[in-house]
Amino acid sequence: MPELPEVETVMRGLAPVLNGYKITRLDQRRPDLRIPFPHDFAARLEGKCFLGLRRRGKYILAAIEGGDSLVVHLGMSGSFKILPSGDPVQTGPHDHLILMMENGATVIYNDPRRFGMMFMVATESEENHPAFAAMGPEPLGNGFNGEILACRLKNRSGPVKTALLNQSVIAGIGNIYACEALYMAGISPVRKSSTIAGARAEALAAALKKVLSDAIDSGGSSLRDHKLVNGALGYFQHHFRVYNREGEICPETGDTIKRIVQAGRSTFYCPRKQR
DNA sequence: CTCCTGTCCTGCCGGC
DNA sequence: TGCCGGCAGGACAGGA
Repeated sequence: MPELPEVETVMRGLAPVLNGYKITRLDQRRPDLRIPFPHDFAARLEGKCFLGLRRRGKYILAAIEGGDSLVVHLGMSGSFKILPSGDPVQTGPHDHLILMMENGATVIYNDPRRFGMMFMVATESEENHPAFAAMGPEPLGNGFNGEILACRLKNRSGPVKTALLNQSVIAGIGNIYACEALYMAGISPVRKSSTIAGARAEALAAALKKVLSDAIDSGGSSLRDHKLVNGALGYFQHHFRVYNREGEICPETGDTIKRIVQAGRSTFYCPRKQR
């Protein structure tokens, strides 16, 4: 499920109940998600205080008292829910991890498909972990622009859509926002990655920033699994121009939105607007 | 290297 | 109504 905007909204939701507070108890309900939970997971977290949260690509990094960071990836179907202090704690299917905080809040990680993952790294060398060492630039980061994007895309032989999904090219983009940004920039998803330069690259960089920041402002996109930590739905899915709109009419050209498959993933686009 | 396919897992939706 | 195939926001291993 979650791409950059969804991960960002989840992180922002978690921050107020985690930052500066101790974990009083961790209830781990199974040994693994996509990969095993860290060894002695509970022992390494219980009694420790969260120092700060940040996002890198589709990962949340939570610095913990004592020098470790808890790293979380939501996979396709992972979500967090916060039960405020005083609320009854009821758990259900696929609630794999339950954090009880000293402020009384309960934080539950739910993940039906278990494609999510959690691991620990030393906070001071977070960026050396393989997940981050090869990761591309943050599209919402300072200084990201068309020139940087063009540089990342120019040595690739495949289509631009596939390149945008590659986390080592650019961080945080997934299937929805790749489709939406290419539409907004008027670039065909089948266009060769290496031909994105100059004004076209500027348009794509601007479109990525716009669609991602608009989506964050909308609380992300809720297709089935994504929810805010208070259980509310994001609503950016109502702003999709092409994603999941095969057969519908492009509001700009009147043409029909097409669906194709690239690298095993659905791509939606308007053949007339996108060249 | 880079690129594609298959796989992990569960749930949901549409078609018959 | 019920069953079954296909598909889903991601990442990675393995093979070409």
